[in-house]
Amino acid sequence: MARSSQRPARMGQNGGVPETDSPLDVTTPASATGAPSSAPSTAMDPHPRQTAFSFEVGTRLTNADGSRSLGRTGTIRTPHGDIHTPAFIAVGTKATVKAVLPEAVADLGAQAVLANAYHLYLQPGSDILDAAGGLGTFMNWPGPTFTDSGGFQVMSLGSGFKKVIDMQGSTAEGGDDQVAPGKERLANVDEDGVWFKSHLNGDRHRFSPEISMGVQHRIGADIMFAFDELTTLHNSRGYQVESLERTRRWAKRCIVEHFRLTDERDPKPYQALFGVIQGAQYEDLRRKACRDLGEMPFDGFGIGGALEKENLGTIVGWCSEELPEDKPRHLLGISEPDDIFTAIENGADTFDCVSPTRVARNSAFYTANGRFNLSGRRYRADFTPLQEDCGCYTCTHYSRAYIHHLYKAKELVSHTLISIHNEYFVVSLVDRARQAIETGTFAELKASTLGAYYTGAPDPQGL
RNA sequence: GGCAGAUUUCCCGAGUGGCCAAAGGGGGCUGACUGUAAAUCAGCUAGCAUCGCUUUCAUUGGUUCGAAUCCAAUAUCUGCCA
Repeated sequence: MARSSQRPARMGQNGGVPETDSPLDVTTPASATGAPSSAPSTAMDPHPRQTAFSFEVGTRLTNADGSRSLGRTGTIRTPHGDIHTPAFIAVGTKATVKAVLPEAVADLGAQAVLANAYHLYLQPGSDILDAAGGLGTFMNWPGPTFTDSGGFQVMSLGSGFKKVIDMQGSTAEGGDDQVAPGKERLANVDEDGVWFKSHLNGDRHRFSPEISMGVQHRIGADIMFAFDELTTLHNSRGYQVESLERTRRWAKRCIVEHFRLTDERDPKPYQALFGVIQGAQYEDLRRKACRDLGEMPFDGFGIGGALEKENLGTIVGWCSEELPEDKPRHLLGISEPDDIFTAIENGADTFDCVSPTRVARNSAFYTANGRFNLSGRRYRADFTPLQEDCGCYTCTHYSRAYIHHLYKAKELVSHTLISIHNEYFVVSLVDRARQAIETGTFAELKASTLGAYYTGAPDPQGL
């Protein structure tokens, strides 16, 4: 594959890990400290723009009053192709976008796929992905790939397990210890890393920055995320500070290990590494995290953590102001239409989210007029497509009545058809946003899209 | 024809005098889902309504302060014996 002809990865413009006052600082290895500046665009690179990672800002979004906003278009170049941003990245946690063939994922317009290091480490094992030639080859996805680090699972299997935290009963001062009675937390954090108890068979597994990087290197995605700790909104500020500092130390360890692993391999893989910004709802913490990680030689950044919908734009804006302008910003886990517009105008370049496929498996489909559940009896004899004028494979071939029938009959193809439509809906929405930035019509697109989507009215087609 | 056993709210199925409008499944209806422990989860599922009231456990008639639960007759079904 293309991989074998690539040169070693070298990230960022700063050439090394900054010194800090932390007692837990790790020493940057000589190979990393002495790393050349960002390989992709230098004259030293024999394969510029083809085999390496880079990011170019395109058109900048301007506000209604003519001032420049934080939003922009851009191009992320990876060894497996370009990603035109803003872009929605399809989530394929276990090396599959659930219920959708990779070919269909490509057909519906997705530019890249994001898998999960923790899940693939448990099953089938990252060594299998490595032996297969990497994630893309393994799953027959020729385009760019991402892997998440397993950081999200620190929260979802630990303190944030499902809905175990009773919002009413929470004092919000309990640190990371608030798990509902009778529920077992499957992840426990310490300074060095996290103990996970496998949800598959109860095995204990250790994850740390170094282990996550090792796993992600073997999986071989084009873009990896640093191993972070994701807190919840219920954690106290004191815990948020403590966690954020830990995530900063982990970020540095990820970079060191990433450089080490890259040097170790022959041929050298070319994988990019994104740092992940935490800090919950606190402006000072978010800005500090951006400054801290922004100085490290990451190729880009993820904006993660617990985000209240109302603060999403504000938080993304803080991050975009602080983070290096010339590096891509990925907003983790967002896909609702209003959130997408808000995030784009506040500087987010890429997104990923499980929502389009997860809700599809529970019969919910997106339309220009909102999201509705196809399981409703009103769709029983509705022979229109999920959405009139939709260009997706599902809508050009099948009716609501048919897919409703499949869902009620528990036929798995309903998951496939709705997932294709929902992924297309979000991917194409972000695509249109990108085009609108280029043509100066972003505000109009936002107003017309959200005006129709959030009417609060019942599905007009279905009645 | 004789003997024995059954009949519960859409379905299956608990319940054998008051705590029963009646467990638990299934089905149905509605809703939720934002870096996937998710083909998951939650609520509702006799009627009307604010506590509460009204109809309901094959049918009819009894016993009792009180019956899905006890008695009798009838109907239907299932075994076994002729």
